[in-house]
Amino acid sequence: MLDSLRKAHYNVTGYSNRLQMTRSKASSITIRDVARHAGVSVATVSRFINQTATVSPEVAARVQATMTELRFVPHASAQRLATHKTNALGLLVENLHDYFSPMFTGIESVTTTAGFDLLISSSHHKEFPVTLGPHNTDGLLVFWGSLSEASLMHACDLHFPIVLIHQSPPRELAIPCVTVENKAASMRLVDHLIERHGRRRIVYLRGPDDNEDSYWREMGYREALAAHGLPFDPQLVAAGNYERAVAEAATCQLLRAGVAFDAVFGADDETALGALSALRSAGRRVPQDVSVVGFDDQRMSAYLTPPLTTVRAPTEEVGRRAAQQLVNLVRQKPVEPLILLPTELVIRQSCGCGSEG
Amino acid sequence: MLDSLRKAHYNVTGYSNRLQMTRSKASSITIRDVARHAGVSVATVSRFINQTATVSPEVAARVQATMTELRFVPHASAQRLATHKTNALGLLVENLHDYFSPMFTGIESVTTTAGFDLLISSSHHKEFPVTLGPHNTDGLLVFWGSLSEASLMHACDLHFPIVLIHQSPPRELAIPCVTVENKAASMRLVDHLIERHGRRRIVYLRGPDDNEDSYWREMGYREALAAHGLPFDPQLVAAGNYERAVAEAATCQLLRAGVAFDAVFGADDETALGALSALRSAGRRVPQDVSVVGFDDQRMSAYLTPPLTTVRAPTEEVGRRAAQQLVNLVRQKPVEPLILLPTELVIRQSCGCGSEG
DNA sequence: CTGTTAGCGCCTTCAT
DNA sequence: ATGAAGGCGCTAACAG
Repeated sequence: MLDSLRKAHYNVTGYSNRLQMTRSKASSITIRDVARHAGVSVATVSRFINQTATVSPEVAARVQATMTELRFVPHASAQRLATHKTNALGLLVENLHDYFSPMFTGIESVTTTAGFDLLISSSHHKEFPVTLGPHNTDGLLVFWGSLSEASLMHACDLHFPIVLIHQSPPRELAIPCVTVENKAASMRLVDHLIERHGRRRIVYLRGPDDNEDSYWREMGYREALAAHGLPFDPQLVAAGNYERAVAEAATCQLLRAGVAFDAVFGADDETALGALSALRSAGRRVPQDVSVVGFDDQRMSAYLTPPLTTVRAPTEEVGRRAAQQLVNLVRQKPVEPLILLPTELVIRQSCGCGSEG
Repeated sequence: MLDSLRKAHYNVTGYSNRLQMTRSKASSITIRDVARHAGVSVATVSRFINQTATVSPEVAARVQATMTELRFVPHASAQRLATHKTNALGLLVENLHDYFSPMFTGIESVTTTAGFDLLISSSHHKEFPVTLGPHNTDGLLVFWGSLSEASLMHACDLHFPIVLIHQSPPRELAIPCVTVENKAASMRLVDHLIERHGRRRIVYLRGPDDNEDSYWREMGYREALAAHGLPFDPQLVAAGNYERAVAEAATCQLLRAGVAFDAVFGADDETALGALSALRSAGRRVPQDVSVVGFDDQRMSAYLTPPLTTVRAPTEEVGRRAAQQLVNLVRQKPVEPLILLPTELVIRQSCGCGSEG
């Protein structure tokens, strides 16, 4: 094995000059060629391919044989043009951060199984991307914040199938949505901080203003506070946007302003990570001096210093369910208006557990 | 803002019954409609759309106006069918792990800029997926190990544009490739372990057998050993596949077998992470008892305990360059046969630096 | 500079 | 069960 690899040594001088390839000569074998070779009509071949009518066994066999012999591959664009179906699904996201990896995996697994192509597009324009519109896909998966409300309504007018991820539909638009349970888990997390670790001045580092997850996580935080008779102190809440650097800056700001606190609840793990960095730079020990917790249980969170206490959001499952919903929608099968996936507390050490015995 | 979000409360009972949407009625406004409304021929509209010939200013304005008024969107499939160009590029990977996030970002940025759609497909079949073939894309980005050699050659026969990522082409196939410099960096990394930290029994935890990166990283390791007069001990090398769990098991195995070692070089960061876990479970302190280093500098690596000493591979840049190469190929412009991106040592603390002052 | 027209590859009625 | 033929929406000669 090593031997075979060795000859692949990147010897730059080995390549004498630049490559220049000729245009792809796509095999122009059409359904007509198959029909002729098999001695049948194109209609028959088409019927066989799409199983759209019964074909006599012998003819079927003959067609199948010539198709494989000729390496025939139906021209998707021609099919799409003729049928007005694309057999493709789109996914629109704002960016391609690590966070999405599991979701991609989940989505991909069901779209592939269902026989759809998957087109992924990342953009922060919030506009309906033509490349993922009606002519190009049969439906669209929209991650929160990646599409403006106007675009959403427009899509709805066109009866274009859409399912929202981590975002509920505007107004009374009947767009299905799949997301996770935020509030109850958030409450339990803060309960834990208060009851188990005696924290009383807990900072909440928000996500983006228009993010529903962050909103409900904050509601859980507030209710936990109230349930324990702790006052809600606006000073302890800071804006953020799920970015590490921003969370770090916000934490530094709190520290500099001399605001007293003994715990930080980041709206997501990324945010918690930012807080962790800021605290460390400032010489505050985590979790001895201040507890830090997050939300999502991203892959890295278990490996942080200290391992992050957080809430596990079933991100891959969210992807699977959302994709399944969209497939159902496209196939005219009934779908759930809302799928709220359960979350689960993950106690590690950044809250203080494990270090005190 | 919170108010507007509040009404979106996930009140499951609020949705009385299941949704059932009607099939998308894609706006069937064709180029013909535009032509009629604008009082010109379809050819003129087509010319205006594709800038394929000059159109008188006034006519252009009129066409433009009616296009926006009618919300006309060209039917991509029809264009593709007529032109035999898809204006799309494919990306084939084995899986959708975190590792790819930066690469996706890099690729997406250039394909979008160049006006191509991007189709992503993950599969371990190593077969040429029809959905990314000649009829569906103008070219394909192939990540190492996701396509069999036979498929590669077949694609080559068809003159189908391909660029390989982290893998050199088989035989003398003229397929451009973009990857990173492995050997020199690996050597410097091991030099560091030996010279700065006095390590002499260094384990190398391999990647997959058919992975070139791992091969060259091992070559660098061997040369560094040789340069310092240290023997190459086969006992210190274990198989792996870039998976954390496998690396963890391999490390445990070494420990159990009583093989003495004072450092572990993981073929990638994921592998190093596995070693870290195993060592911790076994009560070996990192870096006091054993140094651990990796390769890639994945996003999480800086946040590990202790922060991982590794080699930074410019993954996003790899994506950008590969995509750019493919665009050039498709556009019949010259491309480099091989792009070898520089890597850089990233000294953190898992090697022992910083903890001893 | 503009219009007419013949396909691109496939599906799908309508006959047979 | 099978063929023949008309489109799907657009582009690209070819005329003018």
